[in-house]
Amino acid sequence: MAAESSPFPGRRHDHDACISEGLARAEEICRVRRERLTENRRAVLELVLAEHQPVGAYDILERFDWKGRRPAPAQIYRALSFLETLGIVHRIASRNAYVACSGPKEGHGTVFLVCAECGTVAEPNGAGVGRSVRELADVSGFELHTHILEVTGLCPECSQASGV
Amino acid sequence: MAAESSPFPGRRHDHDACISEGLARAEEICRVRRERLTENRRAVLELVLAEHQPVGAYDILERFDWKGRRPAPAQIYRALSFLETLGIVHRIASRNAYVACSGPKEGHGTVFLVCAECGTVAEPNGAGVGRSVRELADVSGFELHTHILEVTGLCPECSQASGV
DNA sequence: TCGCGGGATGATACATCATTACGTTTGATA
DNA sequence: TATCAAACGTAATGATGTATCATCCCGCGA
Repeated sequence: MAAESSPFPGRRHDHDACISEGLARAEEICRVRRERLTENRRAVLELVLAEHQPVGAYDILERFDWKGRRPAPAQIYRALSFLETLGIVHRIASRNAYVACSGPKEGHGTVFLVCAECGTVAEPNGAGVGRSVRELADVSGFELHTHILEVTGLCPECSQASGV
Repeated sequence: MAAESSPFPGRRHDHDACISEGLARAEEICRVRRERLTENRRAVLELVLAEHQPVGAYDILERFDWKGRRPAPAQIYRALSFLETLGIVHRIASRNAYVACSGPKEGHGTVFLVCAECGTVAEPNGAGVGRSVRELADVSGFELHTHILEVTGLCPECSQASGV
């Protein structure tokens, strides 16, 4: 079993640690970039970190109960796009949803494995894909800026559960 | 100049040929699959084929003037999803828009080079990327179903125009 | 400490993209 | 030609994302 190298979070990993690590990373990045991790942005980040599934902006909106008030969509989107520029949240275009970047590891790139069954998203090391993309762009005379690869299928757990 | 191997349509390629080839392909696929290329579906396909840029469903809706009547969104979306199942139209999730599949070539895969400047979309041969994706999925214990790679950057023409 | 300036917020309205529902029409085929 | 499923026409609604603008808050220099 390739459990060791799987980018998927285990069934019972230390999820509190995921959250606190994510927040710590955000704080660190903000410190370095001299940006402000405001209450609003922090709250949105926490809600995104709370899941390993992609969450929609309006899901966040519903869960967001900040001192009784209810924020407007724009507030969520503002925080999300800020967090995207920090690189700690990514948008899954095919699902109109957002996930927290799973780790600070180098070269993790923008590759998402999305489980069609449970919705869990993993970010494997995308170095190999990155090379292929650069080659492809090169051959095509294309000046590469960014790329996002969204892979759909079954995560290890759901794959086992569904037969085999 | 990698003009020969570039998947981008030249500045003055035979665009009428693009359209008629696209229609011919659709007819052929329908014949084989015993599906109907109805007037509605054909009209939508023509409008998608008319551009090498991704077009939004509502763009199509506006351009669609079918005997004076104006179709509702559902009609466009129905046709689009039918054409997607045929594999001759693809959705560019990052833009909420649709492009005609550029050709019947084998192994063209689901890789899109999207020009950030002019919006032109090319589908290069994605065999290399496909291999990388399979490897990645394998290592991650992920049961691969489909993948879509959207690459953003500058097409050869816009790249030349913008400096260098 | 005061005041200034720019970024972030709160709130309303609006724009854009996509689906559901349901009755009617059409076309293949027995 | 009778039948049935697929496709259509239409209206309504849901889901997602932006624009605008007045106000607030924080860092910073006088």
